[in-house]
Amino acid sequence: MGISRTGTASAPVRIQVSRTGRPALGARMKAKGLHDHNLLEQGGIPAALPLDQVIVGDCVAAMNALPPGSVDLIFADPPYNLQLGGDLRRPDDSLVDAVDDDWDKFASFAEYDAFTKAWLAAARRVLKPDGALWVIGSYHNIFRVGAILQDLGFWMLNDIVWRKANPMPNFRGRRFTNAHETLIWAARGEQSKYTFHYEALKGGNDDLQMRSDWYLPLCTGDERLKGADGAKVHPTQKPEALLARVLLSASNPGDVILDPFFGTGTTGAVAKALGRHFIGLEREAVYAKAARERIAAVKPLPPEAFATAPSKRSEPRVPFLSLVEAGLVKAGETVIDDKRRHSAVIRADGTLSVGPAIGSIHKVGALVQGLPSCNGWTFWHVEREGKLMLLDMLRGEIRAQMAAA
Amino acid sequence: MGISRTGTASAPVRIQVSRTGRPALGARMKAKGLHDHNLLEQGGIPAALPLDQVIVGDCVAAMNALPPGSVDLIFADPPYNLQLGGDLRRPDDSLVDAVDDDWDKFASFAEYDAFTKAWLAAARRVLKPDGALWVIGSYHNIFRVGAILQDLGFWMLNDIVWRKANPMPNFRGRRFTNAHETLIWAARGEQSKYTFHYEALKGGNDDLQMRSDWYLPLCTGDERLKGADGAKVHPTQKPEALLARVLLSASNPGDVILDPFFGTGTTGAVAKALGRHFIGLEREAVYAKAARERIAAVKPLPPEAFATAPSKRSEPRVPFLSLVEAGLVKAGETVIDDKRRHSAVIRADGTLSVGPAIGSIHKVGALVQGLPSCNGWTFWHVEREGKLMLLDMLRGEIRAQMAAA
DNA sequence: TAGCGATGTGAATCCTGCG
DNA sequence: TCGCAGGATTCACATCGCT
Repeated sequence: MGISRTGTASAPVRIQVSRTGRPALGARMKAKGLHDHNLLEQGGIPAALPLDQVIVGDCVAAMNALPPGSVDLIFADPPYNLQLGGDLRRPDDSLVDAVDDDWDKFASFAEYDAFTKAWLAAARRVLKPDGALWVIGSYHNIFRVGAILQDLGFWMLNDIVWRKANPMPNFRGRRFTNAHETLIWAARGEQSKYTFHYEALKGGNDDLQMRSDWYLPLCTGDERLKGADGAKVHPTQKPEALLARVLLSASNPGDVILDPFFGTGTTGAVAKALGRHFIGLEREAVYAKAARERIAAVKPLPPEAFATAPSKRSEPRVPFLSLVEAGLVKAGETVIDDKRRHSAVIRADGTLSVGPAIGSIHKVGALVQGLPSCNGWTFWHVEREGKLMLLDMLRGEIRAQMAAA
Repeated sequence: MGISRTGTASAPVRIQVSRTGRPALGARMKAKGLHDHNLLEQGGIPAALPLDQVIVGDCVAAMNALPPGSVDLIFADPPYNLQLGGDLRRPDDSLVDAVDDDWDKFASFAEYDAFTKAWLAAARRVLKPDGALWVIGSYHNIFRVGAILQDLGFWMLNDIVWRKANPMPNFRGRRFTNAHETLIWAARGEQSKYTFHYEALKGGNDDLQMRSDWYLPLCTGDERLKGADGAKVHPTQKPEALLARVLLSASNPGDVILDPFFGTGTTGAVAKALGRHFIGLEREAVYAKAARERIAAVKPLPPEAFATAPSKRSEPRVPFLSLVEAGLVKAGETVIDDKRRHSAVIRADGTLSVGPAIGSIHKVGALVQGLPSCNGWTFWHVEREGKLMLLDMLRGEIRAQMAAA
């Protein structure tokens, strides 16, 4: 996504973000019966949380040290368990810098499963009831991760395919080019009211709903962290654009994003740029150090660039009676559908009547069409200056007046 | 792929195909120490095999009744265990015809796992030592299938993503469009010398290596089997083009292809057209009957027609979000029209904002002009080196990058 | 006949807040 | 916690009937 950075490292900037359009977090937590004896609530975020920090250590222990139900979203890029027998060489016999660090070796599937179960369980404990988890992996590990995640009670929402614009070719020509990785998006449980900014994604996608296959380039160029020797610092650094899509679609500004396999801190860098808090857990001090320096240089975007767009669902509810009371429609006036096939009369109490039937704009709309339900706002019109005007337009006027007041 | 069919049903045609380019099967079996006392070898194929037939019954029992190590390739489309809740309706209130058949009902993950383990184990037994398996599934089941398959000793070669050209949308706007399914390609074991026709696929793909993401339409139109009432015979019939890619890439002419969940016989129809033998196992007699009639009408294709037709590529649609992600425009930057009368701010999610209004480049373009619609690509500009540059120009750059990849 | 608009449909874990 | 009611929600094709 091309996050802009300041030239010199500076202390992380605490971002001020309005949380409008959403019920107060504290209220929601109380509604869920969460205890907060060890949490000092402040703007909905427990003060005990080590916000916007990188913690070096084992991620399971670190997560278990956090208060339960305290994190909005988890993004995890766990070790892939790549079983590369020996060195992989290109056709010209040059060595491919494959993932062969010690942390990526697992004796067996059983060991990998135990590891996966441990961190996923710890992750689930630290998630808020309405929280969600993203995991990324390849065919080496993602099937095991996905199955365990289901076993632990996570509720799968989508699997997402990251289609790589520039994948590494298959040098031996013995398989298909491995041109994608898989992400799983899962809510903490089946009942979780997860965050999803449907309209924002649709707006950025030519007004078509976003699909489960995402086409994005690999992390290369200036974005890729390199050491003094020019070698890449981390073997599997993810592109910031990928994290940006995840955070923009599934979290709100001000949310707390936890990454248990922080690496060189892509999650933290993007979270900071987009006005989210992060908690980064990383076992290797070298990666943690690189991440801290990287994030310190990130400049947050202006809030208008990431503030949550008001969705139709979040807009204040307007009773139809308000339109009558405001004089935008008159009692006794006729409403009509766009094809002028059905009509009804507005009553002084904000209901409609058709013959002997009386009911809400929705109920009467459903009745005349013979449907089980109907959105009266987008079905009925009134006549204004010879043209039909949708009730939804008039509702917009009321909302504008409410906002101005 | 549009398999041609004879107008009337006729008996299946036994296809004579050379098995060049591959060591003799018998020799390889002996090398693996396989006994063949119950196999009459004839052209490398055990005479006891029920070739080019559909067997009605439980697939585990049927596979166990076959000689071990006798099948070259298995393609399996098992039940997905969808776990659907109530009805789903489109915005126009029409009812979505859900997969609610008894064969997709499982009491728990444990029961589904036991089922999966049973058929995969039977499949592995019946596979030749150098055989391979393909499975298709969705996020509901594919992770469990993949993990079990690894546990049983299969060796994963690729996961393949079938990107659907025309998926069903997400009608309630609560998730990403579920626009793909996943296939797993796995060899019987780590040492298996599996079949892969690298060059054939490369030639049919503009001389590029075939990637792991395949873009194909759903099975619709004439290809979709329908009953006398016009209703689809099977709820999940797969497109022949998908099977053709699988068989062309991972099997040889004359090979024996087993499908344990035969359904209406897409695997058999494509196998016959491409000069492969099939064995179809199907529990439901209705599906088996439809499959037999369908396959009888299939006319085998001449080998030179086997090459995959290069898929026509229309100009790819580029979301405005991709320009933000590629760094061609920056979140927070201002866009402007050519007469500098209107401006808006680019947001990180690929939408624009003008005052309190947020929407796509098209919606916001229409809004500022007071028009019902607007093409944002040809309306908005960014400033580059003191000059205005149309968004459409930047889109061209992205398209060039996509074409070069 | 060609073209256009209305209609139909696909492996889908598809709402939410208030009383 | 349950029940109720407001009201939000679709994309790419294929087919068919009409002009």
